[in-house]
Amino acid sequence: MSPRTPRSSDDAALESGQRRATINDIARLSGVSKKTVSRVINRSPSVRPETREKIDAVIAKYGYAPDPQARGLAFRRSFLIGLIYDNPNPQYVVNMQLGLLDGMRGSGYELVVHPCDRGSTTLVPDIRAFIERQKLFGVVLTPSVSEDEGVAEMLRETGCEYVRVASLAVDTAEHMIVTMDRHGGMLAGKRLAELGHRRLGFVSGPATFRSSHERREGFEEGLKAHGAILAPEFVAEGAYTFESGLAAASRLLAMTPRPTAIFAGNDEMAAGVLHAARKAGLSVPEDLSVIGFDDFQIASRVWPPLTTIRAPTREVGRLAAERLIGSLGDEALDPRSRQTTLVERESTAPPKG
Amino acid sequence: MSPRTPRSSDDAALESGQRRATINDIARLSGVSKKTVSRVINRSPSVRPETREKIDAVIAKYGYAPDPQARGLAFRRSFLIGLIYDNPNPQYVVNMQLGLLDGMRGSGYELVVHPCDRGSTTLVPDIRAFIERQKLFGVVLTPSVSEDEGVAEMLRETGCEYVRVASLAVDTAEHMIVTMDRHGGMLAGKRLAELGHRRLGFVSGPATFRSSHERREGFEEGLKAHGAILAPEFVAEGAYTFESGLAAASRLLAMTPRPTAIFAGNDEMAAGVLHAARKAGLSVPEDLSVIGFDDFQIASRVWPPLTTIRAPTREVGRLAAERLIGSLGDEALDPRSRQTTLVERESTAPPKG
DNA sequence: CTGAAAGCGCTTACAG
DNA sequence: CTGAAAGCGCTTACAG
Repeated sequence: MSPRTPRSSDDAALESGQRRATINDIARLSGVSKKTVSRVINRSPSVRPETREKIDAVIAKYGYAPDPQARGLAFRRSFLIGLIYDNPNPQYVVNMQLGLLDGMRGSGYELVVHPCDRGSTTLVPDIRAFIERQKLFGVVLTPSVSEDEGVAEMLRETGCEYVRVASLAVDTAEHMIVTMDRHGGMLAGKRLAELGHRRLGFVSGPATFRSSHERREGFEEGLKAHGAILAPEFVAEGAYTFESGLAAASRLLAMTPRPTAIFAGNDEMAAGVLHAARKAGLSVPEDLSVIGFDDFQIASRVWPPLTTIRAPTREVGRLAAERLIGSLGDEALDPRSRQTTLVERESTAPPKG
Repeated sequence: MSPRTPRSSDDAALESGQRRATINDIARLSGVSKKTVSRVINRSPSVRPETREKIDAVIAKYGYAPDPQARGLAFRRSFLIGLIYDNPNPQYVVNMQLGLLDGMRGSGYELVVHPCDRGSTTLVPDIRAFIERQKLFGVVLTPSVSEDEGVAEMLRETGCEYVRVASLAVDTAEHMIVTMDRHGGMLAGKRLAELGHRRLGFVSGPATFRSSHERREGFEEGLKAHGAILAPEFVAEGAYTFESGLAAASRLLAMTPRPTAIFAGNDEMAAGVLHAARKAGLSVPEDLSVIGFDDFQIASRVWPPLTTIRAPTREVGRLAAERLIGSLGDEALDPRSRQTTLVERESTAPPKG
């Protein structure tokens, strides 16, 4: 064994991939100071092009990636993005996560999940502790916790970046991705009115969710444009759950005359409407048309497969992540990327007679 | 304004909660060195009880929590736990996440999600890059990526802690949480045989998922114990998806004689079996009994509501997290915490005639 | 455009 | 049982 200086032994470990390169290695191998490497990492404009190229080449050669912990310690913040949610639907949550990951890909950020309970008395301090402990770069909030002003106020105080996903602009544009729930409701109303329905029922989500109101108001707009209206007695409040949809629809279907079509605020409740119809001895779509909202898997698993409104949750997630990390361009201005669409299956038909 | 030393101005910020306490503050305010505070944080036994109490009191007073980034930098690893999954079912993913969070609560670790594609040619290097970049403390893997030996081999090389959730012990006990898929299959077989069925069909998951085989073998065991058997021609391979369940069941139901009961490898495929039955003009459960597996939401949304096997995914997630961070006691030895159970709804009945 | 010094908030290795 | 020094891998603030 010939004696070796620490440096050359270090380099051997580096070459063989035994040891990950640090900013010091890149600086030494590029013949510059680590501060200059730091400038390249952070895309500072004040680096000579030749210097930058030389450093980039060394970075590429050794597959160098800066350590997020060390960077975070110096920056006094982490490279973590939190998803704060209280939406109980698993498919919504997973689609949102996938969308956020789409938008974060290659950015060096990671996604940390944080379900919460809006009913908790410690909601705001709990979220605050999460953010401060991890020094989160930013958070994305989804309905209904995204609609909470107490949480938003705390977020502004802490200086944590945030984006709220909601069906209405409840904050300034840079903090918002607005979903098109009203538009989706309008599509449902339009379609049912076009089919000739005039006695229409609506099973709403809970009043505490802004989307419940947006979907309803859109529905009424769509009906009105085609000469139909939503009678107040044909509105039943649900809770975005299967059971609540079943109960609400049972009430509507017990009325005389009963509605010939029901728009449910989401697919879960629409599945409940199907069960209520079956219990009332009604065939769908012959005796009753049903439209849901979301186009989650359940929509095509029930019988008959549900006509529903597809909400582009994954795309919305991508936009939210891109807005948060600042990589979102003019696309946000183009509503097509957030558009809802009508998916016609077998639960809708013209009214009988 | 009287002149103040930096120290007292620091303290003012601390008292008012403007500034978070650091290990230096706690050391100074406790009259010890920061190394001793570090010992308390890390539960080193070699601290005098009185010293420990004094420091604990100061920590509590200022609500001190060590900075995970600084700690991570010094430890050369982070306090992040990765969930690496390729299971396509949203409810599985969300239940698993909730379970992991249950097991991690109060531990100071955070959950980072990382979906992956087992079919990707860069699967192993992708996961490796994720682990090394973030210096993850550990990862939890769920089926089917948890069954991948290439991934497990890489994990051992990196020295990253890991726990594999799978339906069979594919690793040593400290790296495993074994789910009781075989037992669940047995419950399904037992129940259908008890009801008197003798021509039984099975719609399997994909051969690449270990659970497909466990559920089938358990099913056969359950049948055999009650004098029934699974004929090879009544086995159709699916892919754990609704469409594959529909197609597989259509084949089984076209046979003469056809099965009087079908056990599907999961609820999604069982929903497909219900659609196939409807298209074949068969009533469930009068003409055909159906049992699913999972007891996800879909099981109670379809018509008729599905008899199924409940798998305690959230509990399994909690056990996996506790095993990973070392807080799991003897509970893992008690299969009751992972037990599957039969949930009887309306899709099962004795065979006609 | 580039760099040397100091610091982010912890732990390790060593000493006593 | 306790502590002073050095270091983890970065960035900020300052200087040139």
